[in-house]
Amino acid sequence: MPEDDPAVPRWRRRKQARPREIVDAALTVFGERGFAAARLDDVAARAGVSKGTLYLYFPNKEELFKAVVREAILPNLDMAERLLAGAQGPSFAVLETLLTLFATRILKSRAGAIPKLIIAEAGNFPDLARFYYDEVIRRAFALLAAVLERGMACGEFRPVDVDSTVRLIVAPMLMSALWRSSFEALEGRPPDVAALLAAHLDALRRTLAPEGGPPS
Amino acid sequence: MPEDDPAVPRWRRRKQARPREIVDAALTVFGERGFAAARLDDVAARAGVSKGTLYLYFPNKEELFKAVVREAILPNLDMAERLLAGAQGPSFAVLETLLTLFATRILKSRAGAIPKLIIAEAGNFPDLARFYYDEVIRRAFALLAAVLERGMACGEFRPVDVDSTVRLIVAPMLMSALWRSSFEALEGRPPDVAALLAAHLDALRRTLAPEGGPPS
DNA sequence: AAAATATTACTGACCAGTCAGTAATTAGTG
DNA sequence: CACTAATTACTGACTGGTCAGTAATATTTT
Repeated sequence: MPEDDPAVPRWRRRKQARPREIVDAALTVFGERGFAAARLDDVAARAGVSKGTLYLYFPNKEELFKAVVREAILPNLDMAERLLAGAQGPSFAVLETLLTLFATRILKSRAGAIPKLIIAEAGNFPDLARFYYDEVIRRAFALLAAVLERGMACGEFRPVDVDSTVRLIVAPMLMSALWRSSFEALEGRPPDVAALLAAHLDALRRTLAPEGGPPS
Repeated sequence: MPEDDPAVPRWRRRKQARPREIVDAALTVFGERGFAAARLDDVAARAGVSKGTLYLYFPNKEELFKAVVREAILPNLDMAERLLAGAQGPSFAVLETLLTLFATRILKSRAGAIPKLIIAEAGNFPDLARFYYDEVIRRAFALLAAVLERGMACGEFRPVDVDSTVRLIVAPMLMSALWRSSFEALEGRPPDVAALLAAHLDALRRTLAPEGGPPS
C-alpha cells in the first residue's frame, strides 16, 4: 500500500544529520563487505537516502571511507594518547589499560572490522593504506613504543628491542580483530577474547620482567 | 612483425604442464590483487595462455584458488606434521623449528600472500573461508597444540591455556605475513623478520618456562 | 580425417559516478 | 497572514567500463 498522504512528505531535508548517518551506514556496509565490494547503493539504502545524496556530502567512495576511519578510530587514539600523557603509575599498568581499552572499545564495536578492511584493500588502494598508516598505525606504534621506553628507563622493564616488542604486543589483539571478521562464523564458539587478553598480559609480564625478579 | 612461419606453431598442446603453470601464475596474481580483484585475463596472460584455456583445467575461479592453496600451503603443513611426528628432542626446539620453518618457507615465498587473501575475502566468499579453515587452520592449530601438550606433559613447559597460547604463538608470524602484503611498500625499510622471530622466541621461552627456572 | 587442445569474440550482470529533474523548505511581497 | 518566487536537498534513471564465464571457431596432433 503506497503512502501518498501529502501530510507525510516522502523525505525530509536534514542537512545536519545526514553526514553522520551516512558514515554510520558506511561503517556497517564496509565492515561487512570490504571496501571494494561494498555497494554505495547499499550504504545509501541503509542510511535511508538515495545514492545521489551520498555525493552531496562526500566526493567519492574513498573519501567516504576516510570519514569512517576518522569517526570510528581516531577518537579512540586520542583517548589513548591523553591517557598516556596523564599516566602516573607503573608502566605495565599503562600497557594493561591500553590493551584492555583496545579489546573493549575497538574489538567489540563495529570499528573492529576496520583493520581487516585496511589489510584486505591496502594493495589495491594504496592511498587508503597510506592514509591509515599515517593517521593510525604510526601513532599507535609510537604510543606503545613510548610506554616501553618509559618502563625501560626506570628499570621496570628489562631492555628489549622496541620495534619487535611493539609488534609482539599488537599482534594478538590485531589477530583477534581479524579473526572476528573472518572466521567467527565458522567456529562453533566465539573466540574468548578475555582469555586471550589475560594470557597475553601474563606472557608480557614474564617477557618484560627484569632478570632479577618480576616487575612490581 | 608477425611470425607466420607455419613451421613455428603459434602455440602447442601441453596438457601435462598447463595446470602447474596456471596455478603458479594464479598464485602471483591472487597474491598481488586478492581473490575478487584478480582478473583471470591476467592469470591467463601470465601463464602464457588464453582465458578460455583456464576453463579447460579448472571449472571456475574458486576452484582455481583452492588449487593454489593446495599447491602452495599444504606441502608445508605435511612437512611440519612429519617433523613433529619424528621429533625426539626438547619441545621448545620443536616450536623453534616450526616457527623458523614458517618464517622461511612461507613468509619469504609468494605463499606468504595467502593468509592476507583469505582474511580479506572470507566474508564475501564463505566457501573459501571454510575450505581454508578446514584444510589449513585447524591442522596448524592442532599441530601447535600438540607441541604444547607434549611440553607440559613432561614438565618442560608450565601449565598454560592451550588455545590462547597457540594464538599467541601464531599471531606475530601471521601479522608479519599480513604486513608484508599491506604496508611493506609504505615503510622505508623492509620489516626485520629475523629480529621479530628472535624476540618472539625469547618471549615464548620466558612465557613457557616453569616457575623453577628456564627450560633446558 | 577425427580428436584434442587452444583461441577469440561475445554475453550478461554488476556498479561507481553523473545529472536532469522534482520535492521540500525558506524568503520575499502585499 | 497567505501566497508566490527562489533556493536547496534529494531522487533515480542512465552511462561507461569491467570482468567471469561461454560459444563459436581455429590450430595442432595422431
